[in-house]
Amino acid sequence: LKISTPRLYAAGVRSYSQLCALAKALDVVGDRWTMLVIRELLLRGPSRYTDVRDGLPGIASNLLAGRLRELERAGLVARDEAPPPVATTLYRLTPRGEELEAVIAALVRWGVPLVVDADPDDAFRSHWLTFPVEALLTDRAPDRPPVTLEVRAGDEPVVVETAGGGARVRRGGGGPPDALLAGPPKLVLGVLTAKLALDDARARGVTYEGDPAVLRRLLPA
Amino acid sequence: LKISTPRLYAAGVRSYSQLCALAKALDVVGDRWTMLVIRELLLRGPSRYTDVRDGLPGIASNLLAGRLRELERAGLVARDEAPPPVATTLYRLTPRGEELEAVIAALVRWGVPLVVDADPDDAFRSHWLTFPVEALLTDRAPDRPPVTLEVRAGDEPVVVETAGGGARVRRGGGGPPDALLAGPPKLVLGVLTAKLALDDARARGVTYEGDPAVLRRLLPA
DNA sequence: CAGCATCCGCTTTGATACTG
DNA sequence: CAGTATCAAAGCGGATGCTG
Repeated sequence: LKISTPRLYAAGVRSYSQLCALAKALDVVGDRWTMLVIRELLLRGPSRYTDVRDGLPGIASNLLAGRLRELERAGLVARDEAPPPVATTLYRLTPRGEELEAVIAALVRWGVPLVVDADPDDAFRSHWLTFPVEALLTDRAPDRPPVTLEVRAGDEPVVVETAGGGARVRRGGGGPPDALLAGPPKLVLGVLTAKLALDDARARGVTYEGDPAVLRRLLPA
Repeated sequence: LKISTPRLYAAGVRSYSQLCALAKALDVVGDRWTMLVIRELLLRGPSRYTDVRDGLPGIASNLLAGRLRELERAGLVARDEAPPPVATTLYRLTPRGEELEAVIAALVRWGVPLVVDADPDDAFRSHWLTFPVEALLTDRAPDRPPVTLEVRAGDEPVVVETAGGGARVRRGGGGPPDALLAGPPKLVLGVLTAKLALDDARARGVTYEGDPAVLRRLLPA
């Protein structure tokens, strides 16, 4: 006779039950969709439920609600109730949740080669460009005046701008940019991650207009 | 009428179908147990099936076999058939698989605070000490002769030694060490990650013998 | 014994419908 | 808008059985 101890947890919490920092981390953020929920909150800042959901095409609504609840219990997410005029709930990362940015950065760097042969009709949101751009692009002429590159791919235009020796991504296209990159998301991503030469991308439907030096300045040699 | 496209994959491959480097990375290494399989192969080097399984207490054998197959298909793991004298299969990481070390290091750093309040009878293998020790410990006197600290916790003794300004972990305890740290895994881990003061650990069952300067040299201020 | 494959009960996920 | 409810399908955990 062997007494089995399936280790009962408070509610739906499945653990590796290993005394290892990696296993403990994965106990908290290793479930399906969890890391992508963190991604959205990192990229968007405090967000309403519906906006988070829009950034996670494919997630089931009940699952998102569940994940947000678990992340709140784990201390990675907090919910702020806005006062009556707005009357909505905002989800945001706690400092402990924001510390996952280093983990996501490492995963993004590792994952960049995989986007090249992705299915072309995968879902895409243009703010997803932020991580690869800020991780991979550097300003090769940081002493010259800053430049802006408008990127049109996916749901809304974004602007890549040189800043502090690197690159930043922000929403919308207010003023006229120094250059414009537009086309199918997968190809635009290929260009910005230097996995696809601009000429090849052009031949497959990407357009680049404006100062040619802008892209050269941002991409690695 | 809406044509649903549940995106058919070759076999059991579930994808987020998002054009995002993070999502693509998680498509490959985001499944349950996958990252821990990588951990074992990183820590042990080329290993037999049974040894990998021993480093993954709690995994179902069929699941391990499945994960190894998927990782092989994804190009992260290779299997070497040893010639007749040994007549066994060795699993090892490919270079692409080894690149996940940066991801694991980031997850370990994030997860270290979680081991402090872990269940004391979680499973433990002493080689799991490697990641936290090498990520967190530094040699505060790199110009002095190297020192060794034997750690006895879990299944087999390991030796922490100063090397190149940091610390390394290796198996077994050949020569006599400069100091010896022994006790319940959770408390020993607490001491080595500087989350638990040595005096507190001693009061709870940890023993430390030998040169007191060894531990002080390794732990951050 | 190493290296899996099969079977089965349970849990998690996915898709969609519904409600305050 | 912000979720909950429902239910089928897939995945997981545990045990056991098979093969060289």
